[in-house]
Amino acid sequence: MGTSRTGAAGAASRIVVSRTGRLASAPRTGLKAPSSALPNPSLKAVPVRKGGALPEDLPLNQILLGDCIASLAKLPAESVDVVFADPPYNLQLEQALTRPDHSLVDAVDDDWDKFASFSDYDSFTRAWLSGVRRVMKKNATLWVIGSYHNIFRVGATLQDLDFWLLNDIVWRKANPMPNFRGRRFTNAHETMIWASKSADSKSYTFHYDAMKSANEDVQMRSDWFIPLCTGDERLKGEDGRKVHPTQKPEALLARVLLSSSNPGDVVLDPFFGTGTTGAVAKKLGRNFIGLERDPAYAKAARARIDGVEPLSDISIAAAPEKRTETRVPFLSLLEGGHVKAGETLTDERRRFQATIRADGTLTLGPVIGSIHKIGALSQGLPACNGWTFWHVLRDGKLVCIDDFRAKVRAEIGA
Amino acid sequence: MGTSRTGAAGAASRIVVSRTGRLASAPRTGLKAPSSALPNPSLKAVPVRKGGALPEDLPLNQILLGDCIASLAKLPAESVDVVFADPPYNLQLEQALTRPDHSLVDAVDDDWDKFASFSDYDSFTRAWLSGVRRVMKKNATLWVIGSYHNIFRVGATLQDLDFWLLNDIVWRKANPMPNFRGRRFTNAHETMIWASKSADSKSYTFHYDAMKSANEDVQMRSDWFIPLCTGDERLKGEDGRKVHPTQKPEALLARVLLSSSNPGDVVLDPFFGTGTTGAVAKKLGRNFIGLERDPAYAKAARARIDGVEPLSDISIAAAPEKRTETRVPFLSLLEGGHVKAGETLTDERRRFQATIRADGTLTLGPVIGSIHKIGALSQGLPACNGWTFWHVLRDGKLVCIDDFRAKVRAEIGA
DNA sequence: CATCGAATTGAATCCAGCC
DNA sequence: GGGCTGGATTCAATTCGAT
Repeated sequence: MGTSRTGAAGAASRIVVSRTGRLASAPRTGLKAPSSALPNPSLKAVPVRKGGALPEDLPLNQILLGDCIASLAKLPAESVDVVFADPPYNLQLEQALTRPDHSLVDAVDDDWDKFASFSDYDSFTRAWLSGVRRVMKKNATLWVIGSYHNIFRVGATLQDLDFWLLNDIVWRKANPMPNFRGRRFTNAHETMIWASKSADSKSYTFHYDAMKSANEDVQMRSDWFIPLCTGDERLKGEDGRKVHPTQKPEALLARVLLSSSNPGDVVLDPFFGTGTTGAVAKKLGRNFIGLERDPAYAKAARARIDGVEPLSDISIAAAPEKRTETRVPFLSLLEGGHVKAGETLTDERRRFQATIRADGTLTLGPVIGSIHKIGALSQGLPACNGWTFWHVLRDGKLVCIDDFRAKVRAEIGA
Repeated sequence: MGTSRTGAAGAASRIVVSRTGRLASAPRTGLKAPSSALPNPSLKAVPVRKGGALPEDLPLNQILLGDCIASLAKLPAESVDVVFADPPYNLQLEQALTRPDHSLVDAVDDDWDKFASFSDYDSFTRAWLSGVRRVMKKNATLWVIGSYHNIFRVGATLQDLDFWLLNDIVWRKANPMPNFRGRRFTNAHETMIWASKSADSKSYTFHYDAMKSANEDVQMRSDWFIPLCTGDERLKGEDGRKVHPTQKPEALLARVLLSSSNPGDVVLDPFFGTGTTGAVAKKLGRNFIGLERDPAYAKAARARIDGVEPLSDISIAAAPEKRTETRVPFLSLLEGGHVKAGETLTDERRRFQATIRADGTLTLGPVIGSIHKIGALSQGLPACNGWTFWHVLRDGKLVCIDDFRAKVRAEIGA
């Protein structure tokens, strides 16, 4: 490590984080580069890429410290196969938020997420996307993740820059943060846009069959159900606090890379953070290039990636989707036509009645509530399973609404 | 039907589709309007709206034929409660693109023309969204549905026009069209953006409690699983072919209107198509205004809506929201004899005590304050809901003072 | 050591009414 | 309109602590 080479001039990115996690100065002459075009020797399982040698000056499996736009400008054109980008979301936090128990939510309020205006954010987006597009090979694809705060601006900018949108993928969170004030729907997903470099990029990588086999032999859909990054996977500092506020789950990156890259490919992440992309790339035998501005993040990423052992059998990497019994809202029974608003529900012994409302609640006299609450109230009990308690009359016979739930579950394949 | 009235001048929308489905010419002087400010008499179950009369010149429960931007310009400002919009998606080059003036864009692979296409689509989007925003009441909200072809441009334009995004909702399709060529993920969802008129619109309608009750007593999430519109619900022409290519399922509209509107509200749909919004609005006791430029769609919509039977009042009556229940002073509990001055209050786990004073305040040692303030002080928290925190001993058991508040509310009929 | 319950936490544009 | 205050508001998963 440490060979300097003459390269693009520029002020940024003069520092790389070596694989030991130390910060090292590099000469002003250009990017730090590995001593050969081969992958970093610490990444034992990275196969040599088919289809041509890698450019000599590609800083493979390294983290380039500095502004990502400046770093991008110094990478060779048309040199990477896939890009995964998790840019700042431009959250607009009005004020502190507390949970119902009055504890404070540790929100993202870092400086890197602050922009003065939409216009500023758009300029920033256009700049880094342009830089990314230049280093993408002709058939490379790009993933960008975001929330409703920023993803619309990112998507529009992608289209303006002649990227070609292939899919928008919804990451449905298994365990999202609730809406504490009850003023909106629970914000339970984020959106990823998958785009090719241009409409002409017809030979982009997509492992259709692998995705299909990993999904019980049906086509992988555009909505993915994956838990948040928590537990041991979440990087924590010596103080026990999370190192990065928005670390993404490895399962998400694994599905991204397995579907749209090949072993030996070069994966670029311009907002590397604590290196989830690099860790998963190494695990799956891909090369990575990480760009990161914050030395603390970069150092944590380096240490993390050095601890990753490449998988010997990549096929096991596609973690099966979390399977829990799907929650069926009673409202779905109305939507599916199994029961009707205004209809009367009764119990097996026909002692109690309640009326179905159009919004999926029940009424019992003046009281409105869920099937469970009204079931409990009817019987004077503290709790009740409304699914098994309530019945409707069909052809003169009582049918339990749980039968309809089973039908709905069957319909949705859950 | 057929009363003309002097209104805003303008060239478009001189035709309305009467509820019999006939196309009728209307004078150049303005919009067709019903003969009174009350809802269309064919909509028997539409309750009269609380909170003020409707503007006299609002064409309730009608379909205005013509260009939606022109029609919007003639509706009175700040007159509608909710908007649902399903704008044209046709952005991809393979499909025709309509300019704001409805001339056809001859889309080709030419870069310049492609830019022009996005730009045209943006102008169109900006035009109709501006028109919609003008007719929205201060606390009205807007829903727009789209796919990755157009939703990013719509979302960015919404933000540019100072709409305030509340949620993006993912409609997960139960039975999406498979991806035949196996080159992408199955496009199994569409996206809806829910936005208020501005960041100041804090009192928008959201039936949080109803949604939660309808969803197993947990918050409704931003991902909704709803089947496509098929079967009998799908409008078919005499040739057996579908009348409209993208007819939305009524279940989707039902959840939209149930969550974000009240009975008697005015629901505007500027791209009415075959009238799903109108059909669901009528069924749920809401008023609608539909704008549609294709006479065939409008005619099919009119016939469809006329066949809709509104649901009974009991199944759609507005549910009381807990947060808007009448405020009861703690002093009323003393006055009603539910608690006594000098009595000791304690929390559920009997860790804290406070004494009730005759004026409805509590004392904790030397400190005097409200049930909330003293509750917060006891626990060392910044805030506390005294109603649910404090209990009194009755027959050896702890009773929450919130139970007494419920009794008081029942007594005063609130 | 196992088990049960309490505490913690996560990309969040998160209050309303009265004076 | 600004300021004050009453009081409404959380789901799933993991970790920690007590028994």
